[in-house]
Amino acid sequence: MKQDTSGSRPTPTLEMVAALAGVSRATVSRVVNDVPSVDEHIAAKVRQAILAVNYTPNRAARSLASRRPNSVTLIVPESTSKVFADPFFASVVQGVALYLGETDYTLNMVIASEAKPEKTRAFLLGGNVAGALVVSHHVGDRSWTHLSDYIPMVFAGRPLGEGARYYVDVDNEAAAAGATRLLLKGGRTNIATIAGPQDMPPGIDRLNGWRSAMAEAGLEDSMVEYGDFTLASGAKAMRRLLGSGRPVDGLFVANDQMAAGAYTVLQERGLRIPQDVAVVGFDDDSFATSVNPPLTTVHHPIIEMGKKMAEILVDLIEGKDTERVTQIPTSLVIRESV
Amino acid sequence: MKQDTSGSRPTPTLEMVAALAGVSRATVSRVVNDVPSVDEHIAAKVRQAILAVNYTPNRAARSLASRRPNSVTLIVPESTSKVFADPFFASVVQGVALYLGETDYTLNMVIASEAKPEKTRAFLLGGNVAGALVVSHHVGDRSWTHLSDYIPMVFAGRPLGEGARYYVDVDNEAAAAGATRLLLKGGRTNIATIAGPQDMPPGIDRLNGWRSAMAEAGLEDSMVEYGDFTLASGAKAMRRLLGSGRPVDGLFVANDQMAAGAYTVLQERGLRIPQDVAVVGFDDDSFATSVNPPLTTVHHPIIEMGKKMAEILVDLIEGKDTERVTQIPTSLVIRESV
DNA sequence: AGGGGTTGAGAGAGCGCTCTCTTGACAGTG
DNA sequence: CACTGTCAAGAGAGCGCTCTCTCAACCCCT
Repeated sequence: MKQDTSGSRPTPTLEMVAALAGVSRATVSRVVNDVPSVDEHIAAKVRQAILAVNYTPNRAARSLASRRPNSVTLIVPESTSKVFADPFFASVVQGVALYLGETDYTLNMVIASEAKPEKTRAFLLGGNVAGALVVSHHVGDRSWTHLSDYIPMVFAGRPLGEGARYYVDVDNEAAAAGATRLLLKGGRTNIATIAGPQDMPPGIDRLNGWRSAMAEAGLEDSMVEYGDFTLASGAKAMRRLLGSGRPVDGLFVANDQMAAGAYTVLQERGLRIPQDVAVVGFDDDSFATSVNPPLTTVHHPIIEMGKKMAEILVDLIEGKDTERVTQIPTSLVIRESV
Repeated sequence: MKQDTSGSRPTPTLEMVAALAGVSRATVSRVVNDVPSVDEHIAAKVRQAILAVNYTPNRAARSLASRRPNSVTLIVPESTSKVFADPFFASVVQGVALYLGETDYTLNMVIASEAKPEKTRAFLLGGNVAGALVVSHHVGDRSWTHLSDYIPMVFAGRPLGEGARYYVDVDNEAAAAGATRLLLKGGRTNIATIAGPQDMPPGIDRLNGWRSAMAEAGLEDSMVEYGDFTLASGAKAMRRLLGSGRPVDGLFVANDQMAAGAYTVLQERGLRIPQDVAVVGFDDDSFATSVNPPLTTVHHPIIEMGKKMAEILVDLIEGKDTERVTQIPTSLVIRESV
């Protein structure tokens, strides 16, 4: 009978719903949580009351009472955040958010400060979070792997070394081999590669994929130059490749951004793509289509990765056992550079 | 004296700290929350106990007891999330996360499904969240503005129409005028512009800025073509501009991506940048440096925007009054295209 | 010395839920 | 018809905190 004319309407609680429906709090709780053992007639009355007062469960109370956190944290190491303006990150987040949106977990994000890592650790270990996802570029980064011992964690990309218990990744090696085979199938025989940094798993694996496809075809795998995944480094690597004097008619580049760099050099030397040199990239990011001719590349299903990461994490939290390693399938996107 | 040999160590609570320090729970709470009226001697003892048991406050309990949510939500409308692989988004998030990391608020993210908007509404209005941030591309989007009546909200970018109470943005108009003046100062007199969509505030404002600088210089403002902020649309607009037959020696483009498109057309016509036509872009994104010659552009401080949004939101939550509109200063980055 | 004021710490009542335990209703059994 | 078994709903004790109130101790002033 309280009217509360004092401005801010009181937030509806379980109690109010219970009162309105003429049942106990426990019953309302059962209805809200879909416990089957509730008489359908009563449940209907409760649901109606919920609608009537516009009830939304209080997450804090729920989490407190159930002794179960209802949020999941996405950790971005600070060093990664510096190269943050990266579509990769945005897409992973998107995938994660999409998946979690269907669950009862809430997604929160922290940038893990390198200056005070204990802060993040305390947050994660303080029982406030059901599990964590790590998106790191600097994959050598072991700082987080050992937390797997305490809370469920899933990593984006194969971490260097052991450490991580669960991660999802694309099969970089197989995809790179596939890309190289496409070049081979086009009749190219002088196939070079611009590889990524060899201290990062994608850099390593993509190079290995190229090598294995070359070996398969009985070709030499010596035309390798390295970049650091930036456009400028791709251009430089291309210059070195061309500078060696050896003929090149095919090129596999470990990411699209470096491929765009290679394009500029190729074109400034008057080499036509794909007539003179065919090129295949990796990632299928915005560079692939903004370049001319549009780049044939390996589609990296980043959103799917994010979804899968979230899915695995939730499984882990809920005690289902899952595969430690999940490989997302890639596909070749054929455009005009090959 | 409980030993709890049962595996999972019991999470330390306020109570345990209090017992160890020989004080009441209330006192520990005061120490944790930096309430000044605690004897320094006692406070020290408490802090020591906190360290000893490795105590971290339980956020759910805290939020429940204080009747104050401790998280802030970043809303990304689903339509926006589709163009999510956008450095803009990542940078805003970065800024927001950096700022919030220094506060007691936790950042959570939702992708607002267009199919069931009530879900997001319920989440926001259910008292689970202290405030919200909206990052939307489709700025006409009124779906969220009216929630400002119920919880603190801050928007990224000037929304179309009234609606939003608080937003932070760059002064697009002034910045565009400044960019145009740079062209003018360089002695260019036939200055064209490639404008953005006229149903988006940045598109409108940047065009207006160009117009006002032109007017200021007593020049005609008729060489305008429109794009939709994509590279391809920039190229098309450039083609139309050139196709008109009117001489062009300066060009202001409403974003860097379209400028990159314009570059390709300019260069394919054999026009030299900047000798034949000087160009200035807007945003200072990765296109600005990946293009040749490097693009002179307006630096859009996106991370700062994110930080500022978070700052304003926190102020709002805590009842401090703030300016409704915050303009972040921009600067011109002089490179080689002018 | 006694009254008022200040200051620092404890007591204890919740915050809105969940979940175990208990109760009550009813059906099935010998 | 008493007895057990089953199932649905209620009672009530917390979850880990915050915060108002109360109280004790001490200071200053007249």
